[in-house]
Amino acid sequence: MTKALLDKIVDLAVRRGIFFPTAEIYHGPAGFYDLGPLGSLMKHNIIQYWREFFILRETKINIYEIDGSIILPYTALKASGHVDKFTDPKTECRRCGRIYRADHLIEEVISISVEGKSLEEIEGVIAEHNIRCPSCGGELGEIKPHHLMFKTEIGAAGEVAFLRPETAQNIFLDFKRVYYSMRCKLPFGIAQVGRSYRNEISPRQSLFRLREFTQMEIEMFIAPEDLNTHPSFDEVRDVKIRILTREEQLKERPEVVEISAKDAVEEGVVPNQYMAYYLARETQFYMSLGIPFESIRFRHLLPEETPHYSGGNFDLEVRFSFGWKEIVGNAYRTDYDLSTHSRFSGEELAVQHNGRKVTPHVIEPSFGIERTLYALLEFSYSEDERGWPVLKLPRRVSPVKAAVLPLMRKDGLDEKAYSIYSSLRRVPNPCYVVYDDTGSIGRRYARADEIGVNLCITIDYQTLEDDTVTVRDRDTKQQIRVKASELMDIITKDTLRPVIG
RNA sequence: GCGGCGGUAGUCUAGCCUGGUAGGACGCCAGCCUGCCACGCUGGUGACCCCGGGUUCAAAUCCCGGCCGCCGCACCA
Repeated sequence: MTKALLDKIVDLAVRRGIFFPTAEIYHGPAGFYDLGPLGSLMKHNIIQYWREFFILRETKINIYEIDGSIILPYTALKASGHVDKFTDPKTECRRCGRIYRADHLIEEVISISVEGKSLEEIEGVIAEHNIRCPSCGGELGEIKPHHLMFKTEIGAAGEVAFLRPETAQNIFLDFKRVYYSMRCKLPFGIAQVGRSYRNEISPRQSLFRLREFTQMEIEMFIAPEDLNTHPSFDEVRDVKIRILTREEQLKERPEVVEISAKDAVEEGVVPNQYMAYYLARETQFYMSLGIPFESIRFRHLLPEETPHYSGGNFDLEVRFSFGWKEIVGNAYRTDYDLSTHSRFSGEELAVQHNGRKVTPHVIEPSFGIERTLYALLEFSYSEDERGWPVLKLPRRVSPVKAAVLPLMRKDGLDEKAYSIYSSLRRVPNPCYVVYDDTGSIGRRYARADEIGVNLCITIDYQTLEDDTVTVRDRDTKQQIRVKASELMDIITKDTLRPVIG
């Protein structure tokens, strides 16, 4: 049996500087990863491509990007519901020390839901029904909160604050400022790329369950009566999306429904055009990054998986080697966030629309960057006929666009190659090009393939005569001979080349 | 957090049972060689054997605790 794909990718990632555990030399805690030089380049490329795809390309609706504070005060997260919602009641057996989720235990034993009840009330239920440790029968201790948010303190007074559990909250908190400063009109969007924090009980699967991660989010603000009139919907109406409906999930063998964006709205499979628009755009986005259509699906979360105010959540799941996993969450948050923040803060967060006050409804696509990055690695990992790894990354997001290689390190080939390399770096808006003259040419091609270098530019004896070079394509291994002066243009065109298939 | 398994140079690994402080391969670096897909030669680099404690004259090896990883359970906006 060959090594699992995840192991191969983690091995490659650590060895070649894509990602590795944080504070590794001190055996750091689980759930934290640093991106290395190549991972960092990939992340930047993914973010920039996402901006172009979801923000800049959107000309009929303005989307404004902000960059908010990671530390948020207690009051803001109390209002948003996170202080209560992001806390699990836990209890420890006084005899054997096992720890249980108190709410789950109660539901399991006496089939009563204690959702929304306070810790004292939950304790009362346990005492009243004499619920004991299911493992040893011992008495259960007092109910304590387990915070899924990282708690911290501000200043000398020690004001309680938290690291934000989602980037979305800054957007709601800044809503009024953005609205007035940018003279917004509904519909419009506010986007943010940044770190979020969740103190997971047990992080797993490398980049998948992190305690610190990066989100790319958009909150689209829409008048409720306009939810079915997205101005660009015609552009995606025929785009096919794959949906795992609630009904299908309850079946023995669930089947994905393949449906056009337009039909999905008309048949009520998704709640509105705005949601359908994003499901379609996300399908296009990930397909353009090399994820096959059949390996993408949107799972309509079951009612018990979503908050009470949700108008429908659709997770974009990708078929990984270890199963279907969420990499994007799409939530119809109704007007819940703006309404509750308005109520708690006393600020008016309704806006003028068609001559009256409206509290906008919100459609939120929320992308996980680390998960996206891992997905790209998994879907681009391949091995050639000799068993050597080749990362067939989408040209657009691969970390290194070209490597300049002298065929031999003698006879002036190296000087010539170095000067070509320099000229490619010293241009306006340069891309990432590297130089390598160590080892045989074959070894250097292999090293480049392993990290997904799009093109290898080789300087040989003919270059010294007529200033032409060979350009080798990573995926086909085909070489063409071109003029050195055309290289920049060739690299740029190659970088923007769409994924085939 | 619970249970099972594991942790030896950057990577893979021998040694562990049957204590005597580590050997290989690949990589990496330097030089030679090399006229297009991990060539070859020479030299070199690199491991307080995951951490802490215990047993012992002596611990990579045996025992205990911890950390991290994998699998299962539980958890997972």
